[in-house]
Amino acid sequence: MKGRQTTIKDIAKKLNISVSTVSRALRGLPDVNDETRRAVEDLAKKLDYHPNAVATSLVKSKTYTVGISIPNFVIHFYSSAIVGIQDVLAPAGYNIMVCQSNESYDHEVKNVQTLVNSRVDGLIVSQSLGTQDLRHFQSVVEKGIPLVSFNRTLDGLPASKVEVEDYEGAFQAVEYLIHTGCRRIAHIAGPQNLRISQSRLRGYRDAMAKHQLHIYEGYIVYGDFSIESGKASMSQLLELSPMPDAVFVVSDHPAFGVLSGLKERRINIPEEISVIGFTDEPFCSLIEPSLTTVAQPTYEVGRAAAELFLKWIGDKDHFQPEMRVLKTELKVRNSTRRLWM
Amino acid sequence: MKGRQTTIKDIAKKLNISVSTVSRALRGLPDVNDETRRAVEDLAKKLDYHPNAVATSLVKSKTYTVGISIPNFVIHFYSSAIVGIQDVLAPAGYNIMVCQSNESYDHEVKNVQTLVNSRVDGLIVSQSLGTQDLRHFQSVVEKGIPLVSFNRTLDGLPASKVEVEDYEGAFQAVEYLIHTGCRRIAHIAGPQNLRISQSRLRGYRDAMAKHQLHIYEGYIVYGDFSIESGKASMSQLLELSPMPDAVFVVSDHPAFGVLSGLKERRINIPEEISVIGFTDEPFCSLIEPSLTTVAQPTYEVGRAAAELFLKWIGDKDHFQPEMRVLKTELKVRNSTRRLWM
DNA sequence: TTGTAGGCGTTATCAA
DNA sequence: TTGATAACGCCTACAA
Repeated sequence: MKGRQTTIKDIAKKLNISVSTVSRALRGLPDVNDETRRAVEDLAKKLDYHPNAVATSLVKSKTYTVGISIPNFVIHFYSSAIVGIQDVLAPAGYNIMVCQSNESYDHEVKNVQTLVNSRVDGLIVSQSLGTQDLRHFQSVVEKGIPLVSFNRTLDGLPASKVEVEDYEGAFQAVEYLIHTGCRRIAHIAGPQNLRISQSRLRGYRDAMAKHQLHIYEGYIVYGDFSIESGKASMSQLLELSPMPDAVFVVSDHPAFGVLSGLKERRINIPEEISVIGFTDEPFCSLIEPSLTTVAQPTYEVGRAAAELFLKWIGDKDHFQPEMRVLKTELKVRNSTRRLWM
Repeated sequence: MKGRQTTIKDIAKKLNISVSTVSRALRGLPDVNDETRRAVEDLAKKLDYHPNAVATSLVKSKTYTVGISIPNFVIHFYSSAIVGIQDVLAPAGYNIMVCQSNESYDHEVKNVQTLVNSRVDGLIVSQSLGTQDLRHFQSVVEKGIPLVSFNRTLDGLPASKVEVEDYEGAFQAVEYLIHTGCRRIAHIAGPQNLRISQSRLRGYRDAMAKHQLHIYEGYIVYGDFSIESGKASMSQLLELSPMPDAVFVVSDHPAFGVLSGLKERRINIPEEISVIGFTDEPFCSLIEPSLTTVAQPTYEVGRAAAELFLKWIGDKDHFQPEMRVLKTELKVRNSTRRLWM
């Protein structure tokens, strides 16, 4: 039994009634004779009829699917966010179409384009590292398609946004380092085209300033979100004199690179250098030493993004893009010293 | 500019030509006057026209999307497989629609149903733990929809399958334990409705038999793929006397549970007990002690699954379901003793 | 309560 | 080289 699936036409023909009657019966509309309805339902079940969503989408101009574009599936932050998204969207009847940009601008543009061509009802995205030009997102908005960005948020676009308290989290982390006695605190920063990187850098700066700590030349190093980058940045920092006694890293993966760089050189953590990351990837509590980090509620970020989409789609004509900011939490582990009691 | 996107009708009207001409021009078909074509293309660009994939799908009965149902996004094995799938499918023009079953049979059935209703061109799946009844997959096949399963493979169905050398990998792992001097080797097995669990158990049994090692009563414990389950199984094993001197665990997550259970009781790894897992999740090399494991080529598994789909769809009438078996590799780390030299 | 007709945005088959 | 016209599977007036 290959090929065509059964349609309302098939049912109509066999029952010698019109397709509209079948359609009505199947959708539980009133004004259908009970007998007819039963007959239709029975036959539908027997023929394993299921409405063709493609056809319905076409007439309703609504696909009940939302497109997702993220940099990377295998990073826990993103996969966890997707779970959050799906947990909110599925009960509302939406499917998700997922694309990975692999941190490439070109891929991202292509992804967004195919998703739009598929007439998704909305887009939930976290931009790639390579993205500077936001016109492809701009055009999504202009087409009237609800657009929600999370984590790496679309600056200056009328899109809804889900962020976490990057500034506050960073501030708190650095202040914690100071409270534990660190003074020469360095920062391995992220790409500055992303607001998250900027905010975390500002948090670092302000915390240092608040405690009248000077930021030595070269104590701020710029990298990306990879392990290797973290390792390289740490090497750079280790050439400085005096050596920093703490590093606040923009994200967990580079922080992991920092740890492994330090371990290779047999520098004691946290006695000689404290390290703090950002996000709380699962590996943070598994590695040795376990990594102190600013935890983000990744699953909740996904949920919030999906909720903002639903809110938007629920009132397409009046909805104003909205921003949701979730809390972070400092998780103290063994890569930092304990507080003085 | 909200609402409707531009259609070929809009273009046709503005240019005072018929939609069929526009359609032909846009698709680069021959038999179109150069001037007309240029005019159409220019206007299309100007109006930011992009074909409505929903409409095309309807007339072509082809959506160029394949549905994916997996137990869990956040397990690296699956997200990595998805990346492999997407890397093969995207260049071929296919999108993916992803669903997570969360190890629930009901979810899985629903997922498969919506995917089929969306008229996906094929399905790539890894069944949930709770799935015993395979009728929902059976019906997919009967509808003539290409179905390929990976990892947790659909036994007895005419679906393509991607597996790894579960038996051989397990055999090799256990034999390695024996070579390092272990004799009282236990096995924490997986759910026996899954072939992977069965194969790995057989591998264990046969390796023991080959070396004339007796399998003590109670040395085989059954669990699932969770950390907690691994920990619980280990507790069970530790009550036995004599205590095993090695454990081969069906998967990395429970193996991780085993390690943490052992560490809590201050049992030395690998001196007192060796541990081997299966899959090589990224955390294996990060934890302390690092986990010896049978590595699976997760990304390649995804690629292979996607390739099998393409092969099937490429010759829908004659294709016979096919099975691909990928190699595993024992990664020796610090949770096992070294080989005698 | 049911049927007819038109449309959703394309493609495909004829004629012209 | 172009234009009608009829699909694709379903929904929605409107008419019967």
